[in-house]
Amino acid sequence: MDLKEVEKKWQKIWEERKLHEFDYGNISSKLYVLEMFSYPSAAKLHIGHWYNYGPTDTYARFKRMQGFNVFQPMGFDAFGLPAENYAIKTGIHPKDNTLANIATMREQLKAIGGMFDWSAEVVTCMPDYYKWTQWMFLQLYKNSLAYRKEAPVNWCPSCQTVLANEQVIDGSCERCHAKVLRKNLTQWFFKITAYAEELLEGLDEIDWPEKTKLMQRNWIGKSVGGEIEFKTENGDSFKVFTTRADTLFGVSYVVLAPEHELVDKLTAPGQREAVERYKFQSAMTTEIDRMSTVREKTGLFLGSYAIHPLTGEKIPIYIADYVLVSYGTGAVMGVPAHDERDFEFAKKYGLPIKRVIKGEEGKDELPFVEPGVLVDSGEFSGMGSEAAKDAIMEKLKTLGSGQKKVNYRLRDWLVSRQRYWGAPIPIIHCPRCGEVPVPEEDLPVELPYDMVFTPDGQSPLAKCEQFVNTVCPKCGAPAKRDSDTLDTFVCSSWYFLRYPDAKNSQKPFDSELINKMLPVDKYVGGAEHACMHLLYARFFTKALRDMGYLNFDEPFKSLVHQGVILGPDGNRMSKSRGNVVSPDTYIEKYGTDIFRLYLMFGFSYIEGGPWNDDGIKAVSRFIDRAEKIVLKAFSMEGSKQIGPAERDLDCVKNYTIKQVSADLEVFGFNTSIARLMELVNAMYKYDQESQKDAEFFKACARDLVLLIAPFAPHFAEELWEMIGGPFSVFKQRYPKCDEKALVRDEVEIAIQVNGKVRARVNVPSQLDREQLEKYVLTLQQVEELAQGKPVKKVIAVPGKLVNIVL
RNA sequence: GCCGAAAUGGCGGAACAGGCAGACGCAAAGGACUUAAAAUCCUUCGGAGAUCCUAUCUCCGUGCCGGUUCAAAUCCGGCUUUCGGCACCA
Repeated sequence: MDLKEVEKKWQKIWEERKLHEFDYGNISSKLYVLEMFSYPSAAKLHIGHWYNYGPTDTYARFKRMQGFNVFQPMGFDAFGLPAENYAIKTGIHPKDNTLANIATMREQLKAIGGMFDWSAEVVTCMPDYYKWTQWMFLQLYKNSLAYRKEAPVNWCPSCQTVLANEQVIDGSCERCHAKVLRKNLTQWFFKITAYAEELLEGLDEIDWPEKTKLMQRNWIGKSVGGEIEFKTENGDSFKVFTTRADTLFGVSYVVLAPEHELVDKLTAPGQREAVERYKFQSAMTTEIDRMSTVREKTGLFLGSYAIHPLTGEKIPIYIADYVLVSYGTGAVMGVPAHDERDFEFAKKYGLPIKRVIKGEEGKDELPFVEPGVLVDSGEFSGMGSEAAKDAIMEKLKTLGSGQKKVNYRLRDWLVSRQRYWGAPIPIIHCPRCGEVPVPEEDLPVELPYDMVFTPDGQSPLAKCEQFVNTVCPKCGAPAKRDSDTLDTFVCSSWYFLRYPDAKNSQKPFDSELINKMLPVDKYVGGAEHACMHLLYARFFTKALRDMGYLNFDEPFKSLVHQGVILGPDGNRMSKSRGNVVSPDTYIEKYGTDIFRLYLMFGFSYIEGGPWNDDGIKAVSRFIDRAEKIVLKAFSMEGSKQIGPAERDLDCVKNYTIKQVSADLEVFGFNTSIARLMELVNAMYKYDQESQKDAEFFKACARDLVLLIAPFAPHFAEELWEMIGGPFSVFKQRYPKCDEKALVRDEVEIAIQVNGKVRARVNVPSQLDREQLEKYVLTLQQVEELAQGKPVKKVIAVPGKLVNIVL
């Protein structure tokens, strides 16, 4: 079969016959299968796209053949930094470049032969999409879930521009190598923390990989404790968050983040210069370095003191870069006797180490970080840690200097970008009225085309007069548009809601329809999105639900991560490493069916691994063998009584049906294909029989074509036509397993002696545990193995083994 | 550094909830067919050893060290290496 011709032929027919369009008349049997949409930073699909879309399409086709009305849309996540950087480098406009890339990728995606419903395509950089991204922003704004505050950005003092983390290499600008600073800018945030608790609890309800849920749990980072207020000598006050209020009497210093708002005020005159220097140093250190637990702790005494809220002692105030403004209150209390980090810090700066928690007898070593019994803690001495936490927080509450608090590591989501290629933020800044949302009827706020991208210290849009100058929708006075654009994660936080109603020009989506189409039944994409995209999408869903637009709580009922295909050298594929493998050469040679089949057969889907094309010929051979035996069966004549050979083949066939169906449910493509190979092998074996039953063999061959169809769609469609099947093979039902055919009279089990396999025997398959034990002990072989030693114990596992302990 | 994963023959990978390690393939070797090659088909294929030396048996073997168990690739403790993420790549 000329697979490449066959692929073209069926792609054309499928498109003409609209085989892949979703049937909106039959939503009750819908199955929403979604792959993460692609980012068109380069024109061509890479192996990663193929690995995501090919196998998932096999799953979708399998589900379709099981009778589901499958909705599998595709689109493009088209805004983002790389297109803009490319424009700065080459002068090609991001829009032109992006749209050209999309056009190429769309054709390639069609050539994969996936059953994508292109009538539902979305492209996030088009005004008919980002209009609704802006609408989303306005709804969050109206519901007090969008707000502005100051936050640090990476700032290159030489390029005069904000840098993405990716553009900072070892603390320097990737373009000019100047030292990067952190600088504060006023920026928009989404209040994802308002949903922290629900985002945490919702994880229990969804069918996601445990590791992903665990990562999200840790990312949200709930800790239960208290906020304790420390007053300073000059009457200011600040709060610290702690989970160990029981150690409060052991506090010997407090530490503020260098960026803490009170630092300047609390700095003694003699310390000012040193403090400035320290602040500058920390501004140049990355957060990852600052959080390192092995890096030597540094800090600086500010020269002023706080007052201990219970003892009234004077406590020195330090700044240290291991304290982050973005976590908790940006200040911590130092309890050297009961915290590793504080212990280290106190030893380095000669601070008192005061033990206030006693452990069991003999556990005298410091730091002692476990719970215990309080000592030297005034009225609380003698209490256990847990009780003391409560009691101390209660006491602080009556004094007005503390309260219990749940703290989350999760921070609000910074969505402002000082860049061009994104959805403009639909806010107008009026000198009189302040920040005014753009009225919904004025959306979209269109991104102007004629632009200068050269970085010079401002957002590109701020320099575009015709964009930035407008009038206040409230008072009509001259006003300025917000010149920042939205993080592209905002676009991708709701695209799955747009797909089923992608052409709606009145609303982002029709709630009634979306409530029937969602949640997504199977979402497939990379694990690298575990904490950000997947969390943001959940947040959007919950926020829209609370606004009344949706009636479900979670966007993705079930989630699968494909693994990463690495370069042949085991490293991540990258141009700079020169280890990029292009799918195109393989498709040129073998066609898309063989390529996707190999991706499924050569790797464990969830694991991925280094690229290696050793097995690609094998799947090509498998397809040839399958074709040959199917055509041979259909050219056969003759009949006979169904005998052992037929029963054997029937058993293999039904076992294959059962295993393939079960493995596909869990994306076990490699084992599914292995089972299909076994079936083909069994058919060749049957073909050796001197007497065959043609009708039986044809039925088996017909089932084989159906079984292969989701894996090699074009090939199977062609073969189906050749054996006289009606259009289309994908309108047929996937074969079902006949359990009766699987029943065998005898089953081989292993005989173990003291846990080592000594023999294999056939036993009647229907024996239960006790019967099996008795049966095996009567065997002569077993007597020989026991060599007259007394049998101490027998463990029988029906269908598997019998272990005899002597 | 922190969070999350992974490690199985020469190679890709199987092994469902602790129950026969190596399914299915690749590569390799031998053979059949052929004038020859390709293709195809058949056989062997973790390591070491023993024997009445090619379907008989023994020992070792799932990254490393230890433990639990009648039984561990699988569970527990401690390492090593590799991969994903760490909030402005998406």
